[in-house]
Amino acid sequence: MARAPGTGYEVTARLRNPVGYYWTESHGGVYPALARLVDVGWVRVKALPGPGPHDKKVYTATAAGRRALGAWAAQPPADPPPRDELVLKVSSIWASRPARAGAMLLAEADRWEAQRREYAGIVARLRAQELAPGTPTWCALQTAQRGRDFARGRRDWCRSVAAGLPTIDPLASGARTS
Amino acid sequence: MARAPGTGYEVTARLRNPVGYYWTESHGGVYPALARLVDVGWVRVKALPGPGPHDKKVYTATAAGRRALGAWAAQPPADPPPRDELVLKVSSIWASRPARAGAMLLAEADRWEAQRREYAGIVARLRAQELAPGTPTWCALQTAQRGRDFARGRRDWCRSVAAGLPTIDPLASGARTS
DNA sequence: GCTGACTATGTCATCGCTGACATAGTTGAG
DNA sequence: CTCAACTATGTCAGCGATGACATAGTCAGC
Repeated sequence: MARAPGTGYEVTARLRNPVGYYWTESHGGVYPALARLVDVGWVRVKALPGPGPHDKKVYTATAAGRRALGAWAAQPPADPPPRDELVLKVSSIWASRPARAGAMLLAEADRWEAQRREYAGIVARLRAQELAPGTPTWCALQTAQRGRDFARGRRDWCRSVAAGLPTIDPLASGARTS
Repeated sequence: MARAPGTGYEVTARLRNPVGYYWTESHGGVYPALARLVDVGWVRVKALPGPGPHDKKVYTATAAGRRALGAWAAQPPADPPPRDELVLKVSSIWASRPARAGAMLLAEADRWEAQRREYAGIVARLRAQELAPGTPTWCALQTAQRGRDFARGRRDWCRSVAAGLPTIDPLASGARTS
């Protein structure tokens, strides 16, 4: 809302499209969260007659809200539990049939290549705009660049692990090593 | 347990040390999970008298358990909601004072540099072992390499964003651009 | 004229995770 | 001798997230 006012629905959509790659928020969680923000005075709300049984509500960040956002963003993140399922799976693929594991990894590599291309497109589009440092769109460029590099790294890693997988199953052939 | 039998406590410790960088499991969740694994027949349990009011229980993977692990590892991951707090923060640092944001980012860069060094050490140690592809330790090498590359990318990204931050606050100076 | 997609707000049961609490023997350092 | 740290297993309240359910107007395409 600090970037632009919007309804809960519209904010949810924004949270899906560019933000969705590094943060998720379920539909059900948005409306209570919005109510809390109004309670603490970080956003203002204006109700308009809307479709459905409820009013349409446009939320706008207050000055205090923008200050709070800035303070939060400059605070170091609480070191997060990453929980990367793919890495966990790779740490256990010694128990899998190499052919199946390799196929999975190459499919993942393709997924990440597609993701990389999408990010690269966003980066190209934003870079064409001659952005001043420190503007919201410049920030979006930074995150898109990180997304692109992350996807590239992941793609390469998937391919490299797949390429290193044994052609003959070491478990089946009885050559059990540490 | 498929790698080596162990007690719940010992498995939790293993989950902290090399695995903790890409997966977490709280102490409270381990014991119910273990009981479920016994229920479905993927691990066997042997009770021994131990310290404290409960028996010490050594868990061992069954053949069915190893098969299930292999099948799970070769299955593509359910595309995960990544939830990267640092990236989310960077997408909002336009609302922060650049000096504060820059300090935070450089501190994060140092954290990731430390992490990178730790991973690099693990990689070096494992690489010295002449690992056969497809063994459990080879898998550990693959995940450590990914961890190292991820940490390096993150370190560089933090530094690059910090370097690009404006020296004069664009919000305070009134030059509000898209 | 009908159907499906989109806009729009909300509730709620359920589920899994987290962190604290509870208990108790062993071992090593000061 | 004492205290802290480690081994070891378990329970449980609370919290937040998820996904389904509920409702209803508009608009484009067939």
